[in-house]
Formats: sequence, C-alpha cells, structure tokens
Amino acid sequence: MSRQAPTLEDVAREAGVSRATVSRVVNGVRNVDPAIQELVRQAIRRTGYAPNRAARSLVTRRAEAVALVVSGAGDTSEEAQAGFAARVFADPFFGRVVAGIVGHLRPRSVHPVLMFAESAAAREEVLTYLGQGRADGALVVSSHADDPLPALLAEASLPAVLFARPARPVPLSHVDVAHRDGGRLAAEHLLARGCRRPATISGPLALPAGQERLAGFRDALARRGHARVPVAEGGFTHDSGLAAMAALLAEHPDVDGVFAANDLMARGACQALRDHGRRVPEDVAVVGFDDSTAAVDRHPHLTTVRQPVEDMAAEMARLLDEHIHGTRTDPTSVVFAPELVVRESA
Amino acid sequence: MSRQAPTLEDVAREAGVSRATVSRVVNGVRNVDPAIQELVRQAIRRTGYAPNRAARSLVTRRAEAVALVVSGAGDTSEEAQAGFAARVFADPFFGRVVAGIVGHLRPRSVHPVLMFAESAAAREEVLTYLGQGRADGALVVSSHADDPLPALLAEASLPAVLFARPARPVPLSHVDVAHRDGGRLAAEHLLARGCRRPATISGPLALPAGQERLAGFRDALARRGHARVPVAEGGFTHDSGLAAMAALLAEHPDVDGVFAANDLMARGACQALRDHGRRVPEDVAVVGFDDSTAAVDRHPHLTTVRQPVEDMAAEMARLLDEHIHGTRTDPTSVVFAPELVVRESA
DNA sequence: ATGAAAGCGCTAACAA
DNA sequence: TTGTTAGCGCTTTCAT
Repeated sequence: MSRQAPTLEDVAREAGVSRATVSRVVNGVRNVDPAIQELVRQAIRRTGYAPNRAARSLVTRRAEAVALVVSGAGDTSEEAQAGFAARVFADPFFGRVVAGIVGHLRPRSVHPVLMFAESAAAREEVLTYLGQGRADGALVVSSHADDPLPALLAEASLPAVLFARPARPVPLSHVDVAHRDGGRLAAEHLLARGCRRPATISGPLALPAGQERLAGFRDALARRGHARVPVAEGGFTHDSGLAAMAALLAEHPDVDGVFAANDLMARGACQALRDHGRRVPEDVAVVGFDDSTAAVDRHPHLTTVRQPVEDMAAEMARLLDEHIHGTRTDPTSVVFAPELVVRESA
Repeated sequence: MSRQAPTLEDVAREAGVSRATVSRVVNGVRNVDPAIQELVRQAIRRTGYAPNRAARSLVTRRAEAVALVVSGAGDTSEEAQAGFAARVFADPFFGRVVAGIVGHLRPRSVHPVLMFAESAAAREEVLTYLGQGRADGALVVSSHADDPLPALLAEASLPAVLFARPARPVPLSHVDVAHRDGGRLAAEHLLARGCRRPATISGPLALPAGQERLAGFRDALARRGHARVPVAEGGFTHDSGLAAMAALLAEHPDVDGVFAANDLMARGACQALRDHGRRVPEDVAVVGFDDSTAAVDRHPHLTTVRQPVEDMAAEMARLLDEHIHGTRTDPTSVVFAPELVVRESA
C-alpha cells in the first residue's frame, strides 16, 4: 500500500558499494572490511531496508518456515472442521507443544504455519503446500491412531517429524515419552501411599499411548501382587473420565486409588468421585498423566506423571531442522523420561 | 532433498507451448484456447508440477499468508514466553478464533503464521516479518489492555485487524461484540427466571469488555429497580471466578443469581457455589459469557451469552483481505450481536 | 489467442 | 576484500 520498500540496490547506492557487499553484511558473511561493514549498516538503517524474503527464498530454495500440522483421521466435512480446530486447541496439551516448538524456532527466525489436516482435501493441501516450497518441512501432531498423513508425507519424502509414535510404523522421525515408565511411576506412587485397591482409566486402546500407559501400570502392580486391576477405557476427554470413574465406582465401590491416563480424565474422575461423596485424596487418590494446565487450573491440584512436552516439542523442531538441512537422513526416534509430580490429589 | 521440482518451463516443453501460456492456465486467466488448456493440464499432471511460491510472490508482491499474532503487553523474559503460549492456548476462546479465521482463509489458500508478541523483541519481530513481506497483514488478538502492538502496526501502516476494540483508540479496523447488550441479556434472563438478588463477577475493568459487560448488566438491572448490585472483579480465569464468588458469598450470602463475565469464571463460580453448599441453578443461577468450550465441557452446562466468535474471526479475516487488496482503506469496526443460550445453569 | 522478453530482489560463482 | 554477472521461477506487458 505504502512507500515502495527499499532494495539491496538502494542500500548499495546509498553506501557507495555493490549489491554483493551489502548482501554479505546482511547475511553476516565474513570477508568484509569492518569499515565498509559499518558504512553499509548505516545505509541500511537510513533506508530502513528489510530483505525481501521471496527473492531470497527463490535462490536459497528455503522458506524458513515449517508447517505445524494438527492432524485428524476421518474424511470430515467442512462443517466438522470448525469444531476440529476448537477441539484441538481446547486440549491444554497443545499449548505446551506450541510453546516448545516456538521456543526452538524463534531464535532461528523460522516460523510455524498452522495447518489442519482433518480431511482428505486438507491433507492434500498440506502436501501441496510443502511441495510448493512454502514450508521446508512439517511438524505433525496427530489426534487419531489411524491418521493417514504421516504415510503420505513419508511417501512424498517430505521432511517431517511426528509427536508420538504412530500406531502403524512409518519411516519418519518422532519423539515420544516412555509411556510404560509413566504407568509404572503412577502405580508405585499409589502403592507407596498405601492404596490397596487401585484401578485405572486408560486412554483409547487403539493408541500406543493408551496401551502402554496401561501396560506399565499393570506390570508394576502385578509385580507387587495385584494381579487383576479394574480398567475402564476413556477417550482422553473430561467427560469420558467422568463416565469411566462412575463405571469403576459402580463395579468396585471400594477403590482407593485411580490412575487416569491423562489429566483431563483425571479431572473428570475427581468430579465423579466428588459426586459420589468420595474425597480426593483422603478416600480415593488420583494420579493423572501429562502435567498439562488442567493439572493445576483448579483444586485439587493433580498429582500427575509429567510429560516433558516442551522439551519433546523442541526436539521435534531440532530433528526437523536436521532433516531439512540433510544433516540427518534416517528416521530417528527420541524417547523422553516421564517424571512424577506430586501435588494434592495423591 | 529429493527430485528437482518441475518448473513452468518443463511443463511448457512437455505441452509444446510457451511458459506464458502455462502460466495463464495455471492462474485461470481466460483467453486460452480450450484445447490447449487441456493439453497443458495434462502436462501439469504428468510432470507433477507445483508453482514455486517464492517466485510467484517475488513478482506479485504477495505472500498469500497472514500473521496470526497473539499479543501480550509486558516486556516479558524468554522464560515467561513459554508459559505465555501455553496460557493463551489454554483459553478455550482462542480455538474458536482460529477456527473462524481458518474457515475464511483456507478457501482462499492463504495461511496463518502463528506469532507471539509478548515482549518488545517479539513485537519487533512481527513488524520485521510483515516488513519483509513474509505475510501480507496481521490478525491480532490481544490479551492485555495496554498492548503496544496495535499502535506500532498502525504507525508502520501495515494492514492489520484487531479482535476487540483496543483500550485506547488506534486507527485500525476491528471486530467486536456488543458487550452492553450481552450484559443486558444476562440481567433480563436472571430477572425473568425470578432472581431477586443478582450479583456479578466482572472482567478486568481495564478492558472495554470488562467495563461494558458490567455496564450493560447494571443498566438493565437499574431499569428494573435494582439500584445497587454486588460486583466482584475477576481476571477472566477459573480461579479468579472461584475467588470472586467466594467473596460475593461472604458479603451477600443470599445471592440467588450471578452473571460472570466469561465462562471460565462462571465455572469457577459454580465450583465455589458447590463448595459452599449451594446448588446451581436451584439455589443460585449462573450465567456465563462467550459460549466457549468451557460452557459444555462439564456439568452443569452453562447458560451463557454467546459471542459469535467464529463469525467475528471470519469477519476479521475478511476485513484484512480488503485492507490488503486496497478495497478498503479506512479503519472500520464491525460489531456483532450477542445471543443468550439457555442451558442448565440458569 | 499465443509467444518473446523483461524484470521482481536476491545469492553465489567467478573475476579482479 | 570487493565487484560483475548469471540466474532462481514466475508474471506480465508488448508484439504478433
């Protein structure tokens, strides 16, 4: 709309040097006389020059941007799409992912482009976007077990890194947390505080995260003599946690400890427990998973298995960097250790 | 990393026409013989051609991307930054904004680049980013009353549209909801269902939204004979709502209706109420504001004043479009009507 | 209706 | 150390 933006040429003229020299100081390439460097810097300041990124990208073949794609599964209609974005963002987990990614990207001045891939058309769009070179690679967070996007990305050999191991193997790097260890941590804590009748609200068993948190919890309990542990499957949402807890209570009114496979469900469990006249943690101890904002956004603050999400997300970004720059070519998986955070609920 | 991407030139050779012709069919410019058009389309398919966006942007001077900036106020440190992103995303409100924006942007194949402007350095980055032409304009959502970004954007005459009227006037377009009308709706509903002792938990009074929702509520009540209404100021968070409700209860144990200036605080109020042995809505009716996911993510589902956030966000994107394309030059404000949604809590 | 050709602003050989 | 120059892939007059 406004004034015509100054170009390298303008700065060069202003400083009385060539375009190439200006380009060199802009890009911090050495072999430039300090005096001239200063001259150029002043000219840049005077002209208010800012490098045109399209021009640069055209020659460097790099967008300095990555797609941050939030991926679903189905062939959702336009209607459902709006809800999809809202739902994803409602998950307190996602904010930490973004924070971790931005933390890594920002110092490198690369920026995340937000994309949703909840339908076939949307997935196609992601591929096109990357194909056009508008982003150098993709960071993908799937919300479903059978998300087709990772495979598509791999097939097109586009640089991409996933959050969490996909349900079926895909030759793509990913980061994850040691879910089994997390389940174990929860079990041991419950036992250590004296629980005799532990139960669990698992995540969706179609997801590796759901299976493994459960397996870790069960194994640790089995090793300590609890062969059969009541399980109710949840869907990682508040309501499913509430319902699962109610079901558990109906079958086993004497439970005194619950491990919920995420914080949202733990919150739901707390509410169900209160609705049934049980105090947390006096009557029933509750351990969550994630350490999301949901863990401390109301009382009782949740004792929970912390996933170092920010670190994991930063590592995703780092891996993607390496794939983009060709420093790493083989798919790699980096697994982080969970950590028990003891608060009020157990 | 992989195969060299095909260019216009390649397609042209393949189809036996000139680059210009291929460009024309790619961009849907008429004046191209239908037969040749088909020929070119086939060549495109065969080669798997995808236009290089950097090259296109270089000549069109358009990035086909907009910055979606979430803006704070202070001069926050790096440390606090991580928390900032997580906090913003935790607000169920933000997901709807994103959904509305993406709904408008996607059909036009423009994409949102996520940026946080919570510190002076980060704000500078936003300006640079736009100055470099990496995005054509900015959609900004401020979380604080004294956010300096809008003024900076206006000063640099960069295309930008705000969500909500800024606390101090800035020559930038924005969308908003009629807060006063919303407050009035809440008051009338409470009265209509028989409340005799209404009170309110206001938003931060530094924000126009805080002031006006309160003013609308008060005015409507005053007109119906309730001259003095108990008010507790909250901070739009769950905890502040809980605390405010507790304070209200301490001073006025007989309240029978509460208008909370957003859903998060309404949830906090519900919890405080329950903690004090009051049933919702039997003993105390609660009305929220926003109709965010928080309104229905647990029981009782909230009766609330719905802000048509998706529509507002879409309108933001539309306005920005117009500013970018020069179809609109003067700052404009578009105000949406709120709507009462009656559910369980009142 | 189609083609030829001139750039858009930048980087990166290559020369000097 | 600095300058010259050749593109990067695309759109867009201007001819034809």
